[in-house]
Amino acid sequence: MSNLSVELEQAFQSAALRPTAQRYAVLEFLAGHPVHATAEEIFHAVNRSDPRASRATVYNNLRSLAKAGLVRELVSEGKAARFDANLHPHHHFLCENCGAVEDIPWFDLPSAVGRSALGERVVRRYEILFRGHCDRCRRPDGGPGLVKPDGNEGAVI
Amino acid sequence: MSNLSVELEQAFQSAALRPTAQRYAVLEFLAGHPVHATAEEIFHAVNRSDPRASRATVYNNLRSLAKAGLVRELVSEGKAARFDANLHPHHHFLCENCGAVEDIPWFDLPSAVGRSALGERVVRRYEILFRGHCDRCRRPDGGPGLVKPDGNEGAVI
DNA sequence: CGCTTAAGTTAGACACAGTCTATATTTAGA
DNA sequence: TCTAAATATAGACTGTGTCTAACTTAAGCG
Repeated sequence: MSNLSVELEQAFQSAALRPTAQRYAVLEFLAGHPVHATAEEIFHAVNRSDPRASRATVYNNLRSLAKAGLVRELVSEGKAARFDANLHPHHHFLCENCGAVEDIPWFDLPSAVGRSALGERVVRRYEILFRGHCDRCRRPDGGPGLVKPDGNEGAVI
Repeated sequence: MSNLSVELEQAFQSAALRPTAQRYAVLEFLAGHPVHATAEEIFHAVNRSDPRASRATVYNNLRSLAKAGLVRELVSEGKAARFDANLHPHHHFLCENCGAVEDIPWFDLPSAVGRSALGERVVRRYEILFRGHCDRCRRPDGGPGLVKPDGNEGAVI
């Protein structure tokens, strides 16, 4: 049995989720594809090989896996929800020009920051979404011009 | 002419957007309702009073207003997109128990933080999404117990 | 083992959010 | 006033996600 299988089964165990073939296939796909897959892509990927899963099952499993913290639903504005295996926490960057969603390595918010703004709330997790222009869109023609869409280039951080 | 009208017209002016009746109605509604309205709610609100607007127009205007920075599309995971008038920037808090979305007063990320993680990207804006339990859900029965869903209470920030 | 029961799976109908198209109207500016 | 470009419109259409009711499987127990 491969390392991955062991790892996944342990993850199920500790999350108290039954390791069904369909659920396993969903998690395995996400663990092996470090991209931000849509539910639809996952649905097709799973149904290409064996344990088949209906659309409802894929959604059910994504939800139960997300609840258990094994998978994360991406925060974004696109129409189709995207998911990734929640192995390493990270922030996200959304390119306003080409729409790409990129991972930003995790860094902590200094704990003093935001304390008072949050009041009595209990914060379990957080994530920062940056927007701007990715590496490829930074200078549209390789030229020295400014970024296209609305003209005002300038880092805010 | 009211203060608000003047303010809105100036906003259009500076954004180089034509102040059409429909566009005005959309922005006026958002400015007057500091909640996170869905496109559908805005559509209905606008069509209750005069300048009527078709569904497509509401969506078009929300997009053009968002592009101009007068309106902001909320980052979240629900199915229907939500918008607010972008008067004061703020972060968001999502209650994992009751689903409420709350505004968190704006605070800047210290500029040193994240610099290296972002590489060459040009960051225009950013927003932090916190998740956890809101004030009301913090102690389910008013009792001293822990938060329900998965048991492990504890602030991370 | 062989039951029992609760959790999970299924196909496909359904509901809803958002987009598109082709045409008509309005605005800004000359 | 006239023209070109921007914007508005109705409603059909697409894609994403949910629901239902019947069926299957996993886990615990005697």
